[in-house]
Amino acid sequence: MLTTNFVTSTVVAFGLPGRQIQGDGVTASAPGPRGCASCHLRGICLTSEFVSPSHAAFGELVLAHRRVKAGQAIYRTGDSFSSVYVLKAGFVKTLALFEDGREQVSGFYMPGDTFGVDGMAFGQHANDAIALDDADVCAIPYDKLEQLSLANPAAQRSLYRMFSQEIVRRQDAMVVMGTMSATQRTATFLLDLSRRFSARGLSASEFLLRMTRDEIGSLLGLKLETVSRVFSKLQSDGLMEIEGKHVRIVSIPGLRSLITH
Amino acid sequence: MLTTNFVTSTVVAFGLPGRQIQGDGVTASAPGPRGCASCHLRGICLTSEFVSPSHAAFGELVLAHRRVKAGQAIYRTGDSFSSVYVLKAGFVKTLALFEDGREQVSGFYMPGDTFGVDGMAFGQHANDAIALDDADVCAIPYDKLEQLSLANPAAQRSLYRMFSQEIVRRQDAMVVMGTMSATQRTATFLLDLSRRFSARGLSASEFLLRMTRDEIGSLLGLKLETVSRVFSKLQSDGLMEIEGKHVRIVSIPGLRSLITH
DNA sequence: CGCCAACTTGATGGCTGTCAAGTCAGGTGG
DNA sequence: CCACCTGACTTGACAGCCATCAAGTTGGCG
Repeated sequence: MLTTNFVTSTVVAFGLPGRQIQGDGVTASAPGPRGCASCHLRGICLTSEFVSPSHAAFGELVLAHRRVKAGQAIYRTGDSFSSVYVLKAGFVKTLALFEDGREQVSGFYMPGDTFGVDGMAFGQHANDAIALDDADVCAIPYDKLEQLSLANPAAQRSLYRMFSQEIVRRQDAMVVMGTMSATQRTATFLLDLSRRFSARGLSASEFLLRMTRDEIGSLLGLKLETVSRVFSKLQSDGLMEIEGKHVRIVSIPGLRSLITH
Repeated sequence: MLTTNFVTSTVVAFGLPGRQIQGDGVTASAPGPRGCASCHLRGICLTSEFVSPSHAAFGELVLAHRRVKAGQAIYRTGDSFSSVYVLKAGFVKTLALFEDGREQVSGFYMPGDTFGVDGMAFGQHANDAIALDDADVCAIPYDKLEQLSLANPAAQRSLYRMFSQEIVRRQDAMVVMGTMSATQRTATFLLDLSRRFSARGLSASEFLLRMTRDEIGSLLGLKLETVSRVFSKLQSDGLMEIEGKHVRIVSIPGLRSLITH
């Protein structure tokens, strides 16, 4: 989280769909023409790296869009691995499961993020992926990916980057949980969200949390009450304002100094 | 750690070199002929997957063996990435570093293990790799690897497995730190070591720790005093015997039940 | 022999988990 | 339209686990 800086060179603005008003569970993104050429995520999505600049390959990668309602799974632990997913709209959490029933949030993903690469290991997923919002995901079939990367060293390197991002993401989480206090973990989490929103052309200081206190706590190795208390404390210290899911960071440097100290 | 089970199908026994009696810092492994064909790790090492069964490629992958003295670095964070390493003898720890000076052990590696793949992400390593023992490592140049995997889909899949192992390893560490007590973390650590020794044809119940209490604590998000106390407690409970670095697990099921409970 | 790193063990305090009560918003059904 | 219910959240009281500080032991090495 502190050491990573992905995709900051290709900042693209995109609309952030709100939680759907009960209904058919379909997100607000226009269906549009098939393929990636017209996608508003072009430049952020990994397919940009795979096909650019040979436009021939555009739209051939993504065979299936899937609309997923809030709470539904895109895949579950043990499901056979067939695709990598790019989030087009909505938010997703991944859950790590242990045999004894233990579970923990292992990541939150926002539009433009890739998830599901954990499954390449043994042909089956090592996580659950659950939609937090009604979400829209692009499935990139593994065999297509393999095929492309066999023919194209640059594509292969992009694939490696996806892997390494996941390695670094989890490694950072290790350090956060292993060495930081509750306040520091929470500040790190907020700054990570801030950076990622900012990289997408959205406000770095004001945003909506799409996940519950419980889910945040799970990611950080804290209980939901502790997360709530830290939020309250940060507010009374004048570093942020929080009301339900709505966050406004008053002082990013202030949060940073909490961590470094 | 609980969900992973690597290389258990290809168990190969090999000698475990002890800490060298002060000297030139060269491990006891016989120099032998160049190449992988005569290596005692054949079957465990990832090169087995890359070349088998076409023996032609044997020995072409590994260009450099490096002997590393205890405490020395094989690579450091930020070093440009050029190779993946297979540990031939000795033990290695990897360290995750944050900009603010924070550091944490992110893994321990034993003979046959691969490390260094984190560097593929951005062309530079995201860890320090430090030898705990005098160690002997095989460097596998990245361009060779890339070349091989472009020509050979099976090799490419092996490469993906290496990545995913690192993802899963860190994810498991997250869950351990996020949900387990000090006793449970320590028991998990011991069982993980036990399983890995066992997969190499060594005793699952009796082995030497190559790392300090401080290093174990760092991996688990605990202080060294806590690790020491847990060891003492497990001993007084009759689950293990420990004297310095020497460990004898009396009851593997007993340790397991501590975690599940 | 002496030094130092690694380790053990004790005493104490603080952070965070646990338990509990209460508020609030949203959704459902009468 | 309102009552009710449920899930999410906040806040308080308290306890327990683990970090911290400290002192002493051991073993390896110069």
